Amino acid sequence: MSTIKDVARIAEVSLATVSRVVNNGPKVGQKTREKVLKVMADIGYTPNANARALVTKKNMTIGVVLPDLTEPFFASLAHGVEQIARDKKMQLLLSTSLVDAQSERQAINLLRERRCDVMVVQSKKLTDEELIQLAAQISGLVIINRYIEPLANRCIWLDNLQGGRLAAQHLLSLNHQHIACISSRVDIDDPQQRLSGFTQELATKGCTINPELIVSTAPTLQGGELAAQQLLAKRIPFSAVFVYNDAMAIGAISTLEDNGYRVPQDISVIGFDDVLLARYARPKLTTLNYPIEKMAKRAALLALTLAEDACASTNDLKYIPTLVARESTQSLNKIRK
Amino acid sequence: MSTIKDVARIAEVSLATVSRVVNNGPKVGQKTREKVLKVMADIGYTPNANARALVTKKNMTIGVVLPDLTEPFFASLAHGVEQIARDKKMQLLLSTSLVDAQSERQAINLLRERRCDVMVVQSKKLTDEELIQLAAQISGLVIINRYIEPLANRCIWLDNLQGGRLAAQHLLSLNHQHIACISSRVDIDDPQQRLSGFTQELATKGCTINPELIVSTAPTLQGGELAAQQLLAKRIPFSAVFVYNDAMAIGAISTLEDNGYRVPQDISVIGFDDVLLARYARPKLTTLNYPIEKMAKRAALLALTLAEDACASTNDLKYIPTLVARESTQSLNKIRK
DNA sequence: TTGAAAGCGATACCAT
DNA sequence: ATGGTATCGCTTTCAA
Repeated sequence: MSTIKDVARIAEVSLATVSRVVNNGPKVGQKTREKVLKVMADIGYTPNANARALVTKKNMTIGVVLPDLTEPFFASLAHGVEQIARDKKMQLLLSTSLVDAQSERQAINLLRERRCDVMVVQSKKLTDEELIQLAAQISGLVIINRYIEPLANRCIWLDNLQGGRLAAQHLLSLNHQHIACISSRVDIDDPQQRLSGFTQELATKGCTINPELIVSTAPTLQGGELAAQQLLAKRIPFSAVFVYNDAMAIGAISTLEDNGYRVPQDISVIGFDDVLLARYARPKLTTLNYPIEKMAKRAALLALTLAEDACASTNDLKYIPTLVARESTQSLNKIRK
Repeated sequence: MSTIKDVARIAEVSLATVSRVVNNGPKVGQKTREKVLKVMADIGYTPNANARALVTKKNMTIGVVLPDLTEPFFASLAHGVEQIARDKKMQLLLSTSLVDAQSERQAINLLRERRCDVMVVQSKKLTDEELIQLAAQISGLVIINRYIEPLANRCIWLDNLQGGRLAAQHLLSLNHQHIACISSRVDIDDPQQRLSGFTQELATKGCTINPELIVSTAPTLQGGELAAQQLLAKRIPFSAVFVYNDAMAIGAISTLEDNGYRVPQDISVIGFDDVLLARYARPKLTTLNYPIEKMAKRAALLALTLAEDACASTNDLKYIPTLVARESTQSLNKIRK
């Protein structure tokens, strides 16, 4: 692969001049520029980004760490960041992490080694302390989907508690009393917060939830199927289910219908996230909109700003989910109960 | 950010020694090693991957170019490559391209600048010639989802023609005669090939397809909705639809049902790809399995091999889709016609 | 076992 | 407008 030296030699100019041409620098004669350009094209010269990064200390990539691309939710997150990257003519460096501290740590570290100065990371397992320390070293680090008080100006997060409340309000307004919950068994804050908000709100209306009717499984389509089976197996009647996310909700509906229950006539189901799929599921899923793509863009932009000026301050980094009522929930049919 | 020099100075050893420690090189005294390790930890030293890549000419990243992460199909592709990358302790450099030549060219070029020596690219718009030329320069370049004769040993692709045939066989076996097609309006080979295979197979049974009943829209959920509307608007009866991909199929089903048609009782629908969603759609989608994740892994592995030994040869790079019969298709109800 | 020094491919400052 | 050269952070002979 040819280098800048080759170009210089063949074009009979100095390294500096070639460099100027490559970077569209000023002060280059028209003729010289053309000559150099021609040589570059002739020998198929491509500047070496690594060498460039080494000296400029800018590597023009924005790093993302997330658990799994196949989850549409995370794909949207990546997509949001990607749009900003493309906009700034930067590239995406992806580091996936399982949901455990060691692998999250490693993912971030790989980005550090690459001297990626702008990064958007979703970390669920590292401690607040570790993240705070990391953030102190990497000025362009933004945390997404988590709130850490001392890092308030660098966290883009969703109010899960409020999401739970909204779900409860919706179900309550539909007269549901006997409600089940399908939660995620992944040990992170989100499921718990959604559940707290949910039960809190129920409580204000004097409604409580049977602990037997709360099951936790993997936050996937399959997990949702399994959870619904577990719920059904208990043979405790319920008229509505609040599900951790849309994928699980769709899995649950699948099982429910396979077992002869109609959604929403027999059982109402409400999800969380509002992934594209929610609109196309049958029945169309009632859910809480989690504007992850918008948040990801915001996060990327913030990281970019922070990387330039570590002290830049912003606000309104908290996003509020909104209820999207579609077909999977309906007012309780009195006849049935 | 501290460098290897800092470590050397503080640990009172030479650069070379630190380098040896960092790389777990041999011939380093036990004591020295420990001393260096301690200093590294103390000052939080992280080797600079760019500098390293510059001298070793290996940058330990595998590049991927694809159109859009939010499409589950491509997310799976990325995921497949990612698994191999993780396995080899390499990182993913993502370059998304719109579906046009210029942007595909640019995406690949960005990877080249990074001296990414292993890459898996889906390119639909660059000409065979351009790709051949590119491949000649980048030994670790593998093309996925496209077959180019002179690059036969570096193309991982699916037999779309055969997919079309299988779909036709299935519908034929269910006695369907009046069949509509929803194709993709994106100007690439795939839709055309699937359609060719489909009509060819129909022809062998003396069945032909009304050109009026072939519509093309965007290959998305929304596109599917739109296509179904267009089809319905023609008021030409049909009992089955062969759809370009699962996303469109699900969109189409959505519209069909919104208009009072039951799937599969009134109209059978068959998709293509077998994305995870297909299993959870209602009705569960009959489709053709496109083992994209497996193919992506294979592509990554092949690229890795090629990067090391440009002459390595392989075979069986062609994948064949398989029919997955689920609920969205059923035998034609004679009563209705 | 350890160190000195020559690059890797670019940029940028200082001359000219 | 152009060229010379130090430098970025690291690896890798070659000596010692």
